Amino acid sequence: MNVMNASPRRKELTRLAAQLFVQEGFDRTTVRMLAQEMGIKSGSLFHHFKDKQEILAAVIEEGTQNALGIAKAALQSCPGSAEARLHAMARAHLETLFADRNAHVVALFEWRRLDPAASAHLSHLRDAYEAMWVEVIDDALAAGLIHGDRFLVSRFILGALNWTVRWYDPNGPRTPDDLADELVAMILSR
Amino acid sequence: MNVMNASPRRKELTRLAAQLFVQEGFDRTTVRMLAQEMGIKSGSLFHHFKDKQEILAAVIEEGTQNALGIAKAALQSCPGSAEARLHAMARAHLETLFADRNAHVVALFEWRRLDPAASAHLSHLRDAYEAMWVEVIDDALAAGLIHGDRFLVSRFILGALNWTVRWYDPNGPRTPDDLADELVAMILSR
DNA sequence: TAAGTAACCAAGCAAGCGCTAGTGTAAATG
DNA sequence: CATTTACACTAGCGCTTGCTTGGTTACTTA
Repeated sequence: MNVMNASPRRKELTRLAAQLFVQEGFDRTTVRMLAQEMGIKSGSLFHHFKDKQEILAAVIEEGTQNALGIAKAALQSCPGSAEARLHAMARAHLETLFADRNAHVVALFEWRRLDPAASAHLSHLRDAYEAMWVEVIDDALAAGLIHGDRFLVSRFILGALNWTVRWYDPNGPRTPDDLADELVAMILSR
Repeated sequence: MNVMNASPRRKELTRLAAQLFVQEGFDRTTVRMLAQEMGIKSGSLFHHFKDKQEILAAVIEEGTQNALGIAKAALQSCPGSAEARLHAMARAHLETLFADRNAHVVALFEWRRLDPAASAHLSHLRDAYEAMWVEVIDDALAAGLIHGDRFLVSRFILGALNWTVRWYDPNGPRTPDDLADELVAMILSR
């Protein structure tokens, strides 16, 4: 049954599943649709995944791991300035959001479909990611770059960033970096 | 069958449906669950609504109409200052978001489940609401209260506001007005 | 070349789905 | 008093759902 296995085949199937979950939503995506998209029959799906839930968990896990990796890299290769770090985090967030858009849209909007066990496991990953944000925002507050309540400020920023998946057009004139710069400019106290 | 009818009974059923749609999601909410919550049998449901789709449309329409009404009232009873109007819109948005939370969560996260006909009809309502926002933000830009691209600024603000339904706790220490004030303070150029 | 394994398929089961048909009943209406 | 209307019921049809079963094929390894 290949449980907890990270074979290349399974990775590819996870990618295809993410795409369908975004198009149709998790609940409306049937195992038959998934199988057809993968070029196999519905029964064969359960050789790679224990059940439909596990496919969802695999999609979300991959997206969140990527986000963590990119954010860490962005902060490490970054000069100490609080403003530069804020910029870097915003850019990294949008970079992973659109490089890996399908997985992130699923993570943002289908999280509640996870069963409690998977949700508990993945919450740790997500919390680790958000902790990086809070740290950067604390530094920006301490440096006087922005003002306000640290909790509210971080929620507002993440909200504005996450909501971009609802309207941003990658084929339009603006790059994700443009968005990040404009958002940071909007919240900096001048 | 009572189509296009705004009886008090139907209003109450719509309210109950909104609650279930938030709890379970539209797709996972079965007509049998809806009926049980309403204290009737599943067959009786179709006396009030043509089909399940129509229940979703009724929920979203009610929420959007409320939002429009509250926003209009807020702007009318408002001094001419661009800053005051920006404040008023942010407060009105959060007021309706949490006064009528279930309907708005459904509108925000289950919109795509609408069939094309209902979606087209409701899009007009939503566009009218967003047009009010754009107007207020244009005034704020013209007055030099905020800076940046009018399109991006309005998207970021609405994103930050809408995302509050994901984390705001109405039983916590902060009121919706607190959130509105803090957000406006964050984006004002000082 | 024999054994093992990963990947797949055909067939279908049990449960649940949205929705319909036909009926009963109490209150409002002519 | 006769009729209509609003609201509810029972029963179930036709279909789809996630998932299982039992077996086959192709490739790798000893």
